[in-house]
Amino acid sequence: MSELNNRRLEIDALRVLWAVRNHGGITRASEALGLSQSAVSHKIKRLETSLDCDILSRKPGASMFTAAGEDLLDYAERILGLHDEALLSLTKTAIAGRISLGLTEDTTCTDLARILGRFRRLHPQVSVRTKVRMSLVLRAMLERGELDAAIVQVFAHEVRPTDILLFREKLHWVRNGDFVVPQEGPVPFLSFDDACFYRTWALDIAQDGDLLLETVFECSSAAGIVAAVISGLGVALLNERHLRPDMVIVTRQLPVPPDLAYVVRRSRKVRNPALDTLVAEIENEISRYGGLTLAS
Amino acid sequence: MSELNNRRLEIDALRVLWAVRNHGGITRASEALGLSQSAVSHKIKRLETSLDCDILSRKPGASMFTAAGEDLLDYAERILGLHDEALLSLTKTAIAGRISLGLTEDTTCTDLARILGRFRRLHPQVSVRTKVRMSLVLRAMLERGELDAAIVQVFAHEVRPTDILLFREKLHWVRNGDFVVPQEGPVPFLSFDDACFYRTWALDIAQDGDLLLETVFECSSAAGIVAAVISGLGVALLNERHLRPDMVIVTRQLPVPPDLAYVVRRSRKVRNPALDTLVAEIENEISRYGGLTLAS
DNA sequence: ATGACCTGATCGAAATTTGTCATGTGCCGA
DNA sequence: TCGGCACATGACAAATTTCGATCAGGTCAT
Repeated sequence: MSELNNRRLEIDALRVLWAVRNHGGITRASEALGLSQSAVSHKIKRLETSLDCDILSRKPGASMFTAAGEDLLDYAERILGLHDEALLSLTKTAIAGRISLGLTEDTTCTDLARILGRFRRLHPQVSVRTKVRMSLVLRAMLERGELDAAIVQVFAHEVRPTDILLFREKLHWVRNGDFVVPQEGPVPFLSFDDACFYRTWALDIAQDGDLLLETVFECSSAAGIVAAVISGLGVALLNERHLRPDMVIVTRQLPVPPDLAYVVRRSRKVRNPALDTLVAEIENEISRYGGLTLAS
Repeated sequence: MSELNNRRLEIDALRVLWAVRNHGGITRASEALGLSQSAVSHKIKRLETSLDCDILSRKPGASMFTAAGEDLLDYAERILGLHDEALLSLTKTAIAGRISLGLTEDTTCTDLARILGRFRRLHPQVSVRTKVRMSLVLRAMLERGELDAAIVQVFAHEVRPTDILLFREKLHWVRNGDFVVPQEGPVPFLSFDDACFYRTWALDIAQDGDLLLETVFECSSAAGIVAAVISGLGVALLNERHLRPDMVIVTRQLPVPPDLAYVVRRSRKVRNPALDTLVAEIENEISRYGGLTLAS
């Protein structure tokens, strides 16, 4: 009965495909989706059989997807977007209100952007005001009640029970391949800002240990730090996504940095039904995909 | 395991939903889809259960769909459109060429329009030139090789083996509720045009029988005929889709008109790979939905 | 080279989903 | 009130999907 003619795509299969790309591999995707590895492998296999064409290239070194696969992914993304929006629209209860939301630079180009865009479309009566600041600043604004909620970075061990975990990421000391960390004397440190909590951690640790860090560069955007590292100005604390092939991770001489977590943290303010909905949509997305992905 | 939370739509279910609307009922949809009535009923039921909301209203008199159902249909249409396009794009082989296509007025606002639009998108290298004419004119153009193919109306008994049947439709004599068909003397006839084959049939039949038709109104567009009928100018031959509640179907005194068929008819010209592809896509659509639907 | 190790493919068995047949129910027109 | 029609429902069979276990192929550090 599985005629070649009877070709159809299933939402599930497309979602799997999408997860495979975004998590980079079948095994990882299966974990995120809460399925066994073989189930995911089978699903893709079936998809390939029913379409009578290869989707994953299985060639080491090459891109994981074939041209047809990339093509299909493109459609998958659009179809899934519509699908999820359709689901949400069914449960929508005309909400109105105002949300003041904080974001970090890093989260502006993740799935969050997609979710926010969809939220606006589904709930035009809600005005969403967004501010992009550094995590420490956002936390302070939350405390002062200037924001209803914010997506901030915190150290993994600082996640509160009320936080909603979006994803984790590793933090690394990095340097240029040519740059040599001085055995003695101060280590040149490239820092985001006064308000960067990486830096706070680094300086604290340095004091405890027998390490001297000298902040030789400050820039509040990641692009600047990346450039400074590549130029060999010193060492910096960067999260995984900013690593470049020409950067080297420093493991000796410097203390191991803690893991990072991206969380949605709400202010302690009174009820905000619009925010409740937005947060619910985010949680929904997380449970569906087993966390959000960094790459948009 | 079938949690309420695990909400997802399946392409199949959406397609069923769509068929239910376009064929006007579960039983009809099941025939078109080649499934049993209970299968369709079950599918919709499952969809409702998994979404935890009603989709069909089941109230006699009211619209078949609930508000949520209408909402969902809207998304279904978009999702299915993307889905089908994705499938086609996987098999596409960059084709180029030129197609000269004829359409009747009636087919411009059916699924054909959607298919043509998609075809243009998928094959930008193919130039599609479309002419809208009356069926008889199109047939003549086909004969003369001025068109590569045309979607024309023919009487059901005139369908050729090489034609691709899109859908059938009934033809009726209609009049205004107030208008009385004269027992004797000529019957005032509202005709499309000289080139209208309804009219040719009517006049032929009239000659054979003992009936006199007098063409009192001519207009090449359906809207004009409809208006003339409503104004009580006479009787006309109209296909089902143009019937209006205030029109009366005349069954006595006039001969029963034959059924109509809409077909794709190709010219006898040489190979045209672009046209082959377009025709294949149309056939594909037909087999998937069990014929095309009239309403866009 | 070798062995630990990771990723994905494959197989049989179990669980779940989906479709069919047979039958029940409610509504409408004669 | 009786068929007839359109849909709902239940039981069951068929198909699909998933899982656990195992296997094959590759990478990497020694």
